[in-house]
Amino acid sequence: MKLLFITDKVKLAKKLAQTLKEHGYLVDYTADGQTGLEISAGESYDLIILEWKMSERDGISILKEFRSQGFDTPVLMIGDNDTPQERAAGLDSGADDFLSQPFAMEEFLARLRALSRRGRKALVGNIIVAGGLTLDPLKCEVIQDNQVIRLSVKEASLLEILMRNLGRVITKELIFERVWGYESDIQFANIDLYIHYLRKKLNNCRIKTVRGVGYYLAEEKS
Amino acid sequence: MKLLFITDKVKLAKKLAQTLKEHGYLVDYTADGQTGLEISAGESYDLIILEWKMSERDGISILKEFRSQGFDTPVLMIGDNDTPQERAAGLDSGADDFLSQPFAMEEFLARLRALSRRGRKALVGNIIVAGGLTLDPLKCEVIQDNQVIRLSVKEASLLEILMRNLGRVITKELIFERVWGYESDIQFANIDLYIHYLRKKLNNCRIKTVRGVGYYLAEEKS
DNA sequence: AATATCTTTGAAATCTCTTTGAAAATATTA
DNA sequence: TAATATTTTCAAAGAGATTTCAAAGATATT
Repeated sequence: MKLLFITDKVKLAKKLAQTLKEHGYLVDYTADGQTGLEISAGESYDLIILEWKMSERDGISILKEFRSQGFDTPVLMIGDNDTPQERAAGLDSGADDFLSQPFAMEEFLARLRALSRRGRKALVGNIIVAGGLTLDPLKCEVIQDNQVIRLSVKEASLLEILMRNLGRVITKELIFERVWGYESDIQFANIDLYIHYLRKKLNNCRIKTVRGVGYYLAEEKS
Repeated sequence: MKLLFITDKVKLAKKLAQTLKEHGYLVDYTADGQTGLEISAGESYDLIILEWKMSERDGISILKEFRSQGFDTPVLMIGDNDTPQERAAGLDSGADDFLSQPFAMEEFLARLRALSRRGRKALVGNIIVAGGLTLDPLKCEVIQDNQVIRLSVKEASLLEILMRNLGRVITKELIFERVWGYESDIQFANIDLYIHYLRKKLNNCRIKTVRGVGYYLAEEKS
């Protein structure tokens, strides 16, 4: 269970992150809302914990932007000295739950569990649009020029990584880890092979090679 | 937005039901947990509001039974003088949110909105219309091209999931959980078998398979 | 030119889905 | 209650797609 924690209250952050890790969560942490937004857009988290009041940029505006971009990761908002009206505003800006400080760790963890239960269902139908392609990673289908192209699971998961990191180079190590899993004892060369498959299936494909490093999906030129 | 309200606190019930109706909800109400369970199994609600402590049978045991039967309607649990530990227990028994009395109406409504955002379902009464089919899950009957086709319980419940998620892939894990139940020790391959049965019974059936992932019912192409 | 890396091709191995048949469990009817 | 259907389940063979390896050709880098 991968989790992103966005708050500028360092003390709170440390304490919670520690507890979360003890309970088996993989926790990424950032104090800056803007960065948090970018991180969450790039990688994919099962859950996001978001501070309601932050100095730089507050949680609500971050959340609104996040939701407007079509992301539906469950968000637990954390408040402090908040009024019912503020809680309502937080929820209406797209949070799935709102917990006020101080709270018992037990309740906090239970609320996370409740959110992730639902997140499992919401996992369907999250579509990625990038580089002139529209990918449904679950359906294993890309749409290019209104043409539906069917992919295999491996092909889809490889393309997903490239699309989620449009314009950025992904090392082969990372691709391997994400598509096959780091424990797999499969030939490394299969990565190149699958890149080949994708290029073959997609018309004038913009997957570029960076020799000795990895691959990336080039942005559309205007 | 159809809503079931289960509580034995008559005064609270009247007040909340009134407000909910004013905000455009269709509210059904029962004071008896057992009845509530039966109602919610028969009809299909967008949301359920459940009292945590009730004289006859408490919310937690009702909720557990409800969830164990595979129902995933979002549930908001309402408590009174509850501890964080009790709230955690409520959430862990399958509630999606927990709100303690006294609460501001504003927050209550916002939490309902947050919950209903998640589980958007398009169904009219009991009957589901999708992908050129009309299913009555209770009768175990589908209508296709004005032809009535009889199904078995398992067939109907499988088709129901596919229809409720028209165009979206459902993983085999999810199908298994919903049709046979989490704890069943039946061969996984039976899913494929039942897909086969459905395809056989339905003419030019649009159930698509996504190798290694699951199945989906494709939308009608215009 | 030599080397390393990537691309392409072909074919083997593996996995997953489909289909069929029949046994067990359950419900229905006589 | 016995006999008969229906439904559910398992098992196993067949088909088909995917994944994998291996090896040869192409291309960049030193």
